[in-house]
Amino acid sequence: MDTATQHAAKPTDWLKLDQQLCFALYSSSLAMTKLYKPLLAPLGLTYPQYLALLVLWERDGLTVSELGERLFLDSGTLTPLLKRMEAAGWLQRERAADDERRVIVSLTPEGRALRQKAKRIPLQLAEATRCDLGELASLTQRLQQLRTQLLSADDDAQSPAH
Amino acid sequence: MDTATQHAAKPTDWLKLDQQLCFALYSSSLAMTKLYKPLLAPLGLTYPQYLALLVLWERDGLTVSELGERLFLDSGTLTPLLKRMEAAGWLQRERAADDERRVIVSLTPEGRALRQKAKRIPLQLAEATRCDLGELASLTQRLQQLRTQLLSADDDAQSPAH
DNA sequence: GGTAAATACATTGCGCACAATTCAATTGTC
DNA sequence: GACAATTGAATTGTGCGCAATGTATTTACC
Repeated sequence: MDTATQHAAKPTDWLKLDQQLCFALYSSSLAMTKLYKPLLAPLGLTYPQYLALLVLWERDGLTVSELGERLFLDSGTLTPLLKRMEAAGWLQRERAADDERRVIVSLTPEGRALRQKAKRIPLQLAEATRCDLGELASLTQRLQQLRTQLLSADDDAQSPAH
Repeated sequence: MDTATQHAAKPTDWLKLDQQLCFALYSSSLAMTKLYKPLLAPLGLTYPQYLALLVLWERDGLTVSELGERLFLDSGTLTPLLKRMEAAGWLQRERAADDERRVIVSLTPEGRALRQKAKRIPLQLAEATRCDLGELASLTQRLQQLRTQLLSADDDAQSPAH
């Protein structure tokens, strides 16, 4: 009996915690964040702030919405987060001249310099997990695919086009 | 060039957001929670509250620590969550007679009855994602394995036995 | 059996996440 | 060019997650 049949065949057990993908995802994500914490603390960064920097290091001068699309977060989360990062001196928030509704987020030299200190983090983390790098890469792809399916299912729930 | 080599061979790109397992995990987990929300709202449950019930439906009368070990959450998270669930009438919190430090969490009849209303949720969700059930099951196992590795890496970080 | 250490939970404070609402700026329509 | 609709951020309120600390109870050790 393969893994699929083993799990799919028992509708009575579908409320078991350890069979839930959602819980495996949820608890792994929290465990991951916990592992990042001691690596980010010396830089004075929280984990979501680190994610925001990953985006800005790739491309600077984004609006709050563009940053939100990249991170799948909304302004209710990003606005206070970005204000804290601005207070820390890593970035600047200013209204766009051509459209004053938009807020442009740009890195300060300090924020850009932080990239060097952060450069080793992904490798440190990969080493800490003691996982095969190829394994990690393929799991990443699978999760990206799952995320796409979850988000499109959520869109369907918002506007059910039956 | 296989997936492993493709991702492992470029140390310069290791800070790219879309290569990060951590971000794939983080954003998928948030997307999953968002998908659960409309299914749990009719029951008056949040997602972490639903997880607590999954545990209690399997085995009632656990202490706060036992619940925490199962969910990988600590008392700082669980105490207020359980108080809200007690206020909602789904469970009861009482000090153990034999050891007054412990708090026993037991379901009320209402809390137990909620199981019937929740029974269809896992299937509803699996259908919404439009994923193969076997695929979901194997991804679950892989994430459980990752979680184990992340947690043990975190233990090592706490008490590095070099 | 008195005291120090350990244990179990509660509390406090901070930073997310996100729904819902508000507000200002812009666009579309006539 | 007035004005309704839309867009982009900010704000408000609630519920986590967790580190750090506090407090009561129990256990260990002499």
